[in-house]
Amino acid sequence: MAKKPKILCVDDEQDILDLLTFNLEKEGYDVCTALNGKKGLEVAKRELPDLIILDVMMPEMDGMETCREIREIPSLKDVVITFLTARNEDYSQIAGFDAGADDFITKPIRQRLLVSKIKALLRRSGPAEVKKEMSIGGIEIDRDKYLVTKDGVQIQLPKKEFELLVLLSSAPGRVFTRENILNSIWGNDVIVGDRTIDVHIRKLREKLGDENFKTIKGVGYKFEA
Amino acid sequence: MAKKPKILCVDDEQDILDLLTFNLEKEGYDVCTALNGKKGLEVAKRELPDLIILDVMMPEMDGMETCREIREIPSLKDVVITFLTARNEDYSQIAGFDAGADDFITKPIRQRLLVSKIKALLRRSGPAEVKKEMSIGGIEIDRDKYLVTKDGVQIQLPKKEFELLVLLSSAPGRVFTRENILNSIWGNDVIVGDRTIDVHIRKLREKLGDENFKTIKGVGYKFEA
DNA sequence: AAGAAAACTTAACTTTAGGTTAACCTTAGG
DNA sequence: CCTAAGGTTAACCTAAAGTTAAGTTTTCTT
Repeated sequence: MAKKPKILCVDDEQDILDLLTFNLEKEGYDVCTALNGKKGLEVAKRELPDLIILDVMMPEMDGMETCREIREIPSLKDVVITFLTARNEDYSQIAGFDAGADDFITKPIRQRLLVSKIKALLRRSGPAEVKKEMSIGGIEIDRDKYLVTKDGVQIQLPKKEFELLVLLSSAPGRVFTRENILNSIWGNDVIVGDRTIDVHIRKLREKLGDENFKTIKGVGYKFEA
Repeated sequence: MAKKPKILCVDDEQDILDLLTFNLEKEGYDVCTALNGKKGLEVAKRELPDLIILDVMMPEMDGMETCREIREIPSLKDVVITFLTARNEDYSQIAGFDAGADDFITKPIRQRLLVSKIKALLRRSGPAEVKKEMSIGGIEIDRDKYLVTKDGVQIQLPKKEFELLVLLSSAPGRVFTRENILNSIWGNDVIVGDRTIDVHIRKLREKLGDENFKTIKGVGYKFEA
């Protein structure tokens, strides 16, 4: 199965968070929450969600401000952000789009519409991930078939190794921290030892060649041609 | 400059088309039009627009149907589609999202909101924008990738060196005192000897060129082009 | 449903890159 | 031309990553 899309909900009312969480988890999304803009920013940085739902009206740091700050963070620059507003506040919508929002959901929340919108936004957001096959430096990856080819030879990788390869190869040259990797492959709730990642990396190096998997000590790993 | 985004507007009322064309061209978009769903499909195939605005209510082939057909065409599968609806028709919105729409614009059309939405949609859909990396005097720094490039050559810096470079380059020309540096990189509680900084500076000079790292005796260091 | 096989995780140990330091050298600025 | 701040070097230390094999869990097979 494909990785569950992760959604971060930020709202100062626990009721709303519960409602969102309930509806979104029911649809199979991985949901995390935060009770204010500042915490939302923190969680976003750590979890790297695929989509963020931000309440416009929040004490301290409001949705607009939070949105602007999120857009400042390189790793979150392209995340999809949806605002939660009271209905028909066109003025806020205009300002919101300028702040970098991608869409609006109006209160009261309608469950079906919410889910439809989320689906549409996520479908749109992941063009990079939609690419099913890629080929880098003699290594071909076919995400559909769970199949990897190295110099023309097919290699059947186990799930975790494959996921790790897909993750690293999704942005060749980019360094993924151990935290990134754990969050993406194991999820934020699962806890596995640090050595686990090393072992999987080792297996990949064994099967696909040392030279493609670089260690950046104290930071993480990266994949290169 | 990047190529002008191309927008296709499909509506059976010439007035609406004129209004959209006027507003969108004013914003610098390349606009084409079609008076019904069938023609819209033809034009879409030929022009391969970046975004399509479809009126839901059209005789013969309505917006939903057109949308579905567009999604069938491989070269248009990922195009952004926005529907044009009478306000508050939630039922049509739900069906519309299922048909593959990405957003909705309600009539009557508000010029500013229209343009904001279009911008937001295109921003998201566009080919992944070039990551913001800073580039000073032949040195490029990409914080995401933990990667530095000097005159086109990639250099992988260890963590501390990278952090030091990021710090100094964050404000080129500004002098950072030793205390500044220690606080930022090591934290105020950690104590390391004075020579430690020198050594890291030395490594940076070695790898990126002496001339960029100036010593201000008795004060600190600064980074310059 | 039992047994086997494969995949995954862990623990204990080794290795190593990167970070720090100490000792000595150089230089700017008074 | 003296002195304190900074530069250089190489040795040392340590936290992080590599390795291996031994458990666990999952999944396939019969």
